[in-house]
Amino acid sequence: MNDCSFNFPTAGSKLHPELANHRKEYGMRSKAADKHQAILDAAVKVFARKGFFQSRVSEIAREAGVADGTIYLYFKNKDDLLISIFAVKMQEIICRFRDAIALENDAASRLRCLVRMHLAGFQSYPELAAVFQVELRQSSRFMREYNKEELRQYLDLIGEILEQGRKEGVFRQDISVGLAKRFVFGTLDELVSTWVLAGMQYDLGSMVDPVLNLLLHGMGRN
Amino acid sequence: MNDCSFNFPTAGSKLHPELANHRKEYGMRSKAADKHQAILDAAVKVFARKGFFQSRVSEIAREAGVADGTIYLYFKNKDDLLISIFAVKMQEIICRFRDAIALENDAASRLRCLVRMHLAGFQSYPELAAVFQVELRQSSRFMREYNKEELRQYLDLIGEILEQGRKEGVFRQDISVGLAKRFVFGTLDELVSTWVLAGMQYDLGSMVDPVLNLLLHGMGRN
Amino acid sequence: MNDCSFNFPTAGSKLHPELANHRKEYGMRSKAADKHQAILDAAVKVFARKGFFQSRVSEIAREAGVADGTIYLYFKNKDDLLISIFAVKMQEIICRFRDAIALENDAASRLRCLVRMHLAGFQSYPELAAVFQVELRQSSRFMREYNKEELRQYLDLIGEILEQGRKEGVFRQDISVGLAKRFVFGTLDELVSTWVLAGMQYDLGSMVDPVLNLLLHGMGRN
Amino acid sequence: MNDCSFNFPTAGSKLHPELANHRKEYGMRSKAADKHQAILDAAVKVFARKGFFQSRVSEIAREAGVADGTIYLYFKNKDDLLISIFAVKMQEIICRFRDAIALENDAASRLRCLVRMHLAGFQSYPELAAVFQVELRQSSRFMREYNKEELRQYLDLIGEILEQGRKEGVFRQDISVGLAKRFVFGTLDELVSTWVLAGMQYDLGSMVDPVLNLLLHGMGRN
DNA sequence: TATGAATGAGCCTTCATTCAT
DNA sequence: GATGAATGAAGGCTCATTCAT
Repeated sequence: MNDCSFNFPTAGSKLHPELANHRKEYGMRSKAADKHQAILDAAVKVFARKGFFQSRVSEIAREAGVADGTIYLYFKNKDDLLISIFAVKMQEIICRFRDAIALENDAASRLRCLVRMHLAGFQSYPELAAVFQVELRQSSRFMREYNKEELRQYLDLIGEILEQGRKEGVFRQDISVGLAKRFVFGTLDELVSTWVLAGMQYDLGSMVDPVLNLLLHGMGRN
Repeated sequence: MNDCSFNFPTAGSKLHPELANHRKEYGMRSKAADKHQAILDAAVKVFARKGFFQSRVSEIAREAGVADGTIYLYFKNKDDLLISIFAVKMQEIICRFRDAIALENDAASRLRCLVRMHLAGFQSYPELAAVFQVELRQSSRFMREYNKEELRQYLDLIGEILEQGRKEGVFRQDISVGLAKRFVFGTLDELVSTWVLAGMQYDLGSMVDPVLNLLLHGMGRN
Repeated sequence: MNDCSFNFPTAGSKLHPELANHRKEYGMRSKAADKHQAILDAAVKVFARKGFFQSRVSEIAREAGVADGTIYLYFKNKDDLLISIFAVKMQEIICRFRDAIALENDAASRLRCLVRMHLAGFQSYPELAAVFQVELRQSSRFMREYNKEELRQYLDLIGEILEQGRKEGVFRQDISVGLAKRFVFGTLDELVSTWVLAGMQYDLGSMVDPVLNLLLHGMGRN
Repeated sequence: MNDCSFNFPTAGSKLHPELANHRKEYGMRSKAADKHQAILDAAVKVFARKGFFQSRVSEIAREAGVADGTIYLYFKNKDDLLISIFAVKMQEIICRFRDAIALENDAASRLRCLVRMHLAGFQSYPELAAVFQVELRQSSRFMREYNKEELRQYLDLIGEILEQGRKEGVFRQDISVGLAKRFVFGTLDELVSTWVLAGMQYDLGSMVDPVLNLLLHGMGRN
């Protein structure tokens, strides 16, 4: 378990192998995929810096080193850019998390792994945190029209761990996995939101153990 | 101490007597003050509904039942409208809080009163909460140019309670009131922010006692 | 022939008795006439200072010490204000000039009197000069719709002097009064325009004799 | 010396070869330069027709055959459009004048050339005359903020001729070139202004010889 | 595929004019 | 008559999006 695996994929990082199908979906060669990635990363930076509504498409283009029009070859419009940040980054996150979790065996270790990666990931990529926790929630398009498939997948990932824990007998049998996975996610999400709103001034990583204690205590067999 | 006093002044509410000087400050008779108020309340609604950048001045005007141009008789521009929401509502809040707190005697009761009013107030006026916790923080004008005098006054109000508590011997003598008042405000502010970001789905009021416990435990003589 | 008679009626000056019919025409008592006058004088000042299009009706009202709406009790609109400056001031000018000219006997003296008053008048009321020579010529309404009855009257006044001069034998018999009066006016008008455009930096009065020489030489019997 | 060289560059005219650096300065290829030129020429027309304040940016756009927004790709704002007319047209004028003057040898011929081109140029492009002599002087932005570098260059061009004349012994040695060049320009400028204000009804060209007489007489060795 | 010049819909703001008091 | 708060039409300007090259 290396440090790298704790970070979210950022500007320079190569695409995870499992994301090959994502490329196929968009019919991209690696060069095109690079540009797709560059625009997305530029958008994260600019959105985080200025906020969605005060970000200019032309500024994102400049940041990405492409022409304004090029952005519209990869994304439908400015809204789509924001929503794609969520979709793509979440897919990458889910892949990385799945891989990392697969290296652990028991449910408790896997939960610890997920919590650690969630908090460390946002801490190491604060611009993405700002976009996820602030900008996306202000986007009426995102909140109303987008079905957040990736969020469901992430919740499922958590659910799988909880299910395993119940089977292992580590977690209480009477727990509702459907509710509990939302509880786990909600806790992590709130932690990151609070950290963002507080100006990202403290260390999120130090909260891993307390949060795990809380979660395991709440769901555990006592 | 009635429930009403726990709520923030909203659209329908009459101006507090102590706010007479506010009217004088702006040189308004009651009719102009009514319109000033109506526009401000309309702006709170629309900003909360759409967000600042997607709110149209004309929509605020329609909501307030005035012509577009009328808004500019009372506010310098759209930015000023947002900043004025903070300034005016905070002044009203501070007045109400001071009055309510004056009815209590000891510092602990007063702190309880303030905490209760802070949480209940935002809960009863969720649109104001959205503007205070989300829109204002995105306004670069607000963050950079406005000195937030009213915030200082609110912090002072908290400071006075803490000072009293130290004199009463309820709070530790070695506490820094300057820091502690920020700690108290920061805690309340974070609670409300988290509640807003979470979609205002749970009851803020239920957090009064836990928060007080936390605060009193942290500052108390043990 | 006193100096005062060389000046155009300005802010403080009382209305000429012959303007009584002007008052009647507008059905005004002296108080209303005063206000009418005050607004007109204020408009001259503001138009001269800022130019017509950059002058605000509210600024004219402030300068005149009346409410914005009051202006519309005396003038149809902003355009009418500009045109009325011309009409009213010209009427006053014509009256004063007629009176002064009546004190002279021969045509040459009368022409000298008119030239002197024309140049001295604008020099002593530079704001009116700016409005007459610059603002009015930019007003499409004035240039297209207004028939400039007062200009005709002024030309007639000049024509009468020239006619007399021809009868006296001082001016050539073969002169066309219709053309010559335009020539006289055109010369004076150009002098004042040039003076205004040059920033009113030199003395218009010093041009009385050269101009008279030119005019008399051109029209005289040699 | 053909007639064409006496005219100012107007809508249809090709850019002078020496203006290639102007294109470079703005980093424009010929197509962009064409559009820049088209907008400028349209602005001259519309400003001359309606006056600056009554001209609509959308009307200039229509006249130029471009969209409203296109204007803002080439000019900062409406004010900049007016000031650019002066800057660009003056640069072109200075180039043309320098070329034409270079074909003459002695100072007197060169001064005659300049006077002739100045008067003939404005006569052949009356819309530019209206903008130069009327609209620009009303623009507070132009009068206050713009340093009129091109005017200095034009004055310098005149100064060079006068200097040469002094060396040739045609002009008096005791003449101050610094003042005399202003005198020459002022005379020409006043002539054109008067002509514009008078409705451009007479022939400016006929004034070349009288003006030259005046200038040469005033500055000459007698 | 990539470009970036061109587009034009839309919004904030101003200010001449009106009208209830 | 006098007021000045209110009106709302109109215009300068921005910027997401398109499309000819």
